Amino acid sequence: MGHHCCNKQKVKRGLWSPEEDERLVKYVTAHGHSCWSAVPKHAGLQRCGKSCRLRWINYLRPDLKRGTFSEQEERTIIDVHRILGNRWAQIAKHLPGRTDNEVKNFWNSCIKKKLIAQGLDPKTHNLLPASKTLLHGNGPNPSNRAHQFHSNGAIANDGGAVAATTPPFTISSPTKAAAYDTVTVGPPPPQMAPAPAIYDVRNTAGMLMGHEHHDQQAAAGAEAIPGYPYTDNGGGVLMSFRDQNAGLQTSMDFMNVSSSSSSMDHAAGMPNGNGFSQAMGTAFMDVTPGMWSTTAVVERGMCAGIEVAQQQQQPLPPQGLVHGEVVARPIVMNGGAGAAADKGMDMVDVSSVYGGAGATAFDLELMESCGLFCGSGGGGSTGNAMEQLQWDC
DNA sequence: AACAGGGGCAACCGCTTGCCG
DNA sequence: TCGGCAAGCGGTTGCCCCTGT
Repeated sequence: MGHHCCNKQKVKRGLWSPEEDERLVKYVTAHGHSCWSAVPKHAGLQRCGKSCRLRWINYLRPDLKRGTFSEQEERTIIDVHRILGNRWAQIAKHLPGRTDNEVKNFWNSCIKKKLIAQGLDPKTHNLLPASKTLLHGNGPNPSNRAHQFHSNGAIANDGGAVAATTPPFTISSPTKAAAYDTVTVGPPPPQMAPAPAIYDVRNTAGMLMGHEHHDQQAAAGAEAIPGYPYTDNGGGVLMSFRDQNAGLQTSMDFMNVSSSSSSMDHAAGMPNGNGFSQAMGTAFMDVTPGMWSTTAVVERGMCAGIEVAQQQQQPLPPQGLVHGEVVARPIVMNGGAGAAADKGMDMVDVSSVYGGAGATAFDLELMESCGLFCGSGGGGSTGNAMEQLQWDC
């Protein structure tokens, strides 16, 4: 069955011959492709317009990069896929010269198998159940909240011990690696939240994160942890994002997966996708006073590469760090400005951590591509929560 | 040398989205 | 608002080539 657009025509199918390629390239180079349906006719090809378009986009475009994927490209694919899921076109935008088809094929033929071989679910990037059992020696356990993938590839379990396992893969982009100092530290202090994971909120537009204090007792009955004012199992953790450039503010309730925003557009500009949505749905803030170390427990749909470690105002004693934490280089702390300060919010200027707009093209593009909270299934039940988030705005 | 099986990749299919009249 | 058309996109198919027997 041919394309509906070319049912009436007798069109050739299958592999393209060099002659056909040449005709198409000549025509498109000379005349462009304002209307693909007209291209085969004018180029003298017995193909349908759709086929011509595909051939041009995937193989004949002059700006295409052919050949095997580099290690960095592979990392980028994994990182972005973790957040966006199977949105190949979006992923391909982060890889100049690569097409969605190429990325998709590479994923299916190579990366997917690697992840599975390493005990990771290629859909969610979580550890597969069998691997969790191996790591923890017991079945599903609520306390086993975080399987942490650190930038060095090590896995830390709840106890905070960084497993001395072979890194399943490198989860951080080179640019990220350059932005962090990795610190290996001892066991977390008692007041630390269980299973702190690390996430990364990067917004090259100059996002401000505000951690609003919610001191409600956990609905689940968990007691408030001393020195742990941001943990709120019941009421959720509200996280505010302010775009310094746009002057807009968005807040998110990590536990309840709701949000409010002064701007619909800005709310829609939040990072989205499976990784973020699922991770945020269970994010667990830990901003220990005086330490300024923010961690998050990320459970299902964990964004292994979404690491955020904030710095502290004072040089951080190693024992004050969350175990295995990746520590960002010093950034400017805004002790709470305007209404945020009035509300007792600790404002953290994240922007400088990442060097502002010049941080990495990847992150900027990623944030753009994450324009809507519209996770595409990705295997997570909380994907729609972010869709709901849009409606909540 | 011949054959089978598997992997990788190019191309196709069909659904969705966006635009325009 | 609706319908038609074209483009975009992700999933799937099928061919080709490589490798092992």
